[in-house]
Amino acid sequence: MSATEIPLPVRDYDLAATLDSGQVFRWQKIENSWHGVIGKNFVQLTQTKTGIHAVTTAPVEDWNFLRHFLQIETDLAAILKTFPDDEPMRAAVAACRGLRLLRQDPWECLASFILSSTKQIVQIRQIVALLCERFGEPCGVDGFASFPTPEKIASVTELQLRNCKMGFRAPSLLAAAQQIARGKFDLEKIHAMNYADAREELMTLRGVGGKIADCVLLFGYGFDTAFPVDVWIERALQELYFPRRRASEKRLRHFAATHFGPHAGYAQQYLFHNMRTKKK
DNA sequence: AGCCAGGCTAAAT
DNA sequence: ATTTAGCATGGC
Repeated sequence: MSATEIPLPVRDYDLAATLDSGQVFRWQKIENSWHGVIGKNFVQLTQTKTGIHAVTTAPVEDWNFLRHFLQIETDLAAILKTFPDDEPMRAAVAACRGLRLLRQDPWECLASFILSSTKQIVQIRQIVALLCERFGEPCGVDGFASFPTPEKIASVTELQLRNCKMGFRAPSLLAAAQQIARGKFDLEKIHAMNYADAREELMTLRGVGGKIADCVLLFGYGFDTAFPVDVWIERALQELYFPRRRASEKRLRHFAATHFGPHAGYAQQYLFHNMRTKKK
């Protein structure tokens, strides 16, 4: 029996921190709740005492798409226990109680992070918003649209993409969309690969280097060992763990892979969000 | 006005 | 093998 709302009981889930931690770029806080689009569904999420309450515009038969996106079933406490017991991690965990990793659609995640390079999060939001407004499908709520498919983006011109303020990232996005739409690149097969091969495969795409590949693997596929190293994390690792000598990117990646454990990606998100939100 | 932003690529050491 | 400019655009 379909409905337009459902309560999702869950503990230790900070919806605001999660939706505003630079994993996703088009969720909006409106009054006391968060509005966004998952696939073709407009969804309104509200934090409650017992978990998260979801409301949609269209009736929903199967809510698993939402449970999957929110990763409701994830045992956060078990993950936190695997973090290294050092001062930076303790501080980050204490400051970001209930921060979670979402599980996004791989294409939306890939496209968004191709657009993220050398952009502030506010600006990434603007670019993605323009892209969806112009090339996505309306979902019944004013100002909200689906994320445009690879086929749709492959059918527009580089200039149309540049007009979404994405600058030199436009040809990269267009090329990725074309390869996927034409069956030259298969996002599905990434699921079955190991981390190293999957990373290498994603990096064959133009405009996708190690950092963006790691974001897509972590946020879109659930490779928890993926540890995106951006300017924030690089500074954090440098200051907190290598205060004297300057460590190369290769060395930092090796440190991250060996020091933070099987859920290094989660640890990274805690460090990132803590760095970004703590006021100096 | 100049610097930097959840980087990547190709050229130059 | 490792370091460095150039790349569009906008906010501060």
